[in-house]
Amino acid sequence: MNKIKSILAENNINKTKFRVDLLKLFYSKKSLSVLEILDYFNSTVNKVTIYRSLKSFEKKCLIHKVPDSKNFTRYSLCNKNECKNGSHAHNHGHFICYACEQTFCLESIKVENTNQLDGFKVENLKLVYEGYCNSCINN
Amino acid sequence: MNKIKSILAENNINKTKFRVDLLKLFYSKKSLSVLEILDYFNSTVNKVTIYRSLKSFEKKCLIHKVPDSKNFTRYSLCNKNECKNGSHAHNHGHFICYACEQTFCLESIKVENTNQLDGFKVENLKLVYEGYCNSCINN
DNA sequence: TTTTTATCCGCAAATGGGTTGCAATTTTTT
DNA sequence: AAAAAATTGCAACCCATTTGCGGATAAAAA
Repeated sequence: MNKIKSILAENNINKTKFRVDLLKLFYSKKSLSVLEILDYFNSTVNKVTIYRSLKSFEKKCLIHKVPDSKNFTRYSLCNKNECKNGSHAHNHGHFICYACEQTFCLESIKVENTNQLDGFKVENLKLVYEGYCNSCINN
Repeated sequence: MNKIKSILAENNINKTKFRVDLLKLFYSKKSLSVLEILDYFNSTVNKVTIYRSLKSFEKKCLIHKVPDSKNFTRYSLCNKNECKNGSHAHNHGHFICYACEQTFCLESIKVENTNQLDGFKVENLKLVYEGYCNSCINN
């Protein structure tokens, strides 16, 4: 809990009640969408505030976007080893189920994290598989 | 030109003037967004028509979505070897430039096209690098 | 602790990609 | 040529995300 506040302080983000609670929430969930956050706080917070907080967290490399089935936006905590200085690059794959719309991290599937690709300066990369997860196939 | 029409015929898509021109256009461009198509036709065609034509082409495996910088949707021609029966899987990477917003195919960067991932039935996959292309860095 | 400054918040309204309903037109089938 | 099926345009809608702005809160300065 103090850890949360010190992270915010280190990143020059005001320790408002909402932002503390939001960052705390990220430490207990794999990933979150704006709607899920809105639900969690029972709509006691304005969605605009959520969008702005997420953008702030992202800029400071606390969270990053993860791919979602419907081109919506989900966020999850950054890994210190992967994301730095506003540049986000998680080098593991993700699987998105068309049916349940869940996003799964495929930790075992790695992409080479080439910062310098031939002809390009890489700032971010994502490997995304889409299809159907077994639990949706067998239900 | 007759080739275009026969492709449409084979796929049970009516050979209207617009759809013939649109498919022809895809054969001359790496990828297209709805906005670019709208511009190309000087807004003589309704955007709804574009959306519906794209959806129809996609279902018949003539084109598929390619990742775009802003979570918008771009389309490009399918490769017969990669896409079949409404299932799209291009196994090469893409690079998206934050500055010029162009999408580049990285033909040399392949992902293993695992139809059967452990625990998942894969229907589509994408490997996307984002950053800055050399021409934008050096301009 | 008070003042000042920077940040954050909520509300309302706008933006913009994408979709839907429906009636009219065009293409295909018979 | 007539009937059936697919395509089109228009207007209106949906919904995630953004913007403007005045007021509130937190951090820094005095």
